[in-house]
Amino acid sequence: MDFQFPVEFSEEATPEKCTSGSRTDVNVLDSMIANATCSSDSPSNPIYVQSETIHEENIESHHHLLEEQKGTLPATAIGRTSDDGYNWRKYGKKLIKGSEHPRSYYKCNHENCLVKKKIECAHDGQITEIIYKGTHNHP
DNA sequence: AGCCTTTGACCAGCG
DNA sequence: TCGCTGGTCAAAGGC
Repeated sequence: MDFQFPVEFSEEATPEKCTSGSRTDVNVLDSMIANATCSSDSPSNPIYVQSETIHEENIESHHHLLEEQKGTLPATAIGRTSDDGYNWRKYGKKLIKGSEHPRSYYKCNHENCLVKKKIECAHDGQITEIIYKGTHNHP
């Protein structure tokens, strides 16, 4: 890995947080830190972050992500019919200050679905972070 | 022909 | 009030 978390992060990201932090989004930041740190031992795996409210079905899709994160998903598989089974359209790209990777912005292609996601991608195509916003109103 | 990606410009929030 | 930054728009080009 070519980045490190500050000491405070490492101290906070205890195994308990790893297991409990992903349950709800009450502590989004905590789970962000926990998820990021927990997956830090496998650099090829993306870091999935769920923002805003997580509903039942969203938790399911979150599980999907986590399952894919475990092994079968190639990190380079970013496409219109993306890793999570939804159709996404890219609408922007930005270089975020402090981050060495550009961030891409995607909207769900389904009509009346306002879900968006942000993906940070490394030079070699590896996903370093995914942030979801909103809830899909379709399967 | 239609949809998607790219990319520079624009906008809004914040310090 | 101003500058910086993240997020979005929209035109252009490609597939």
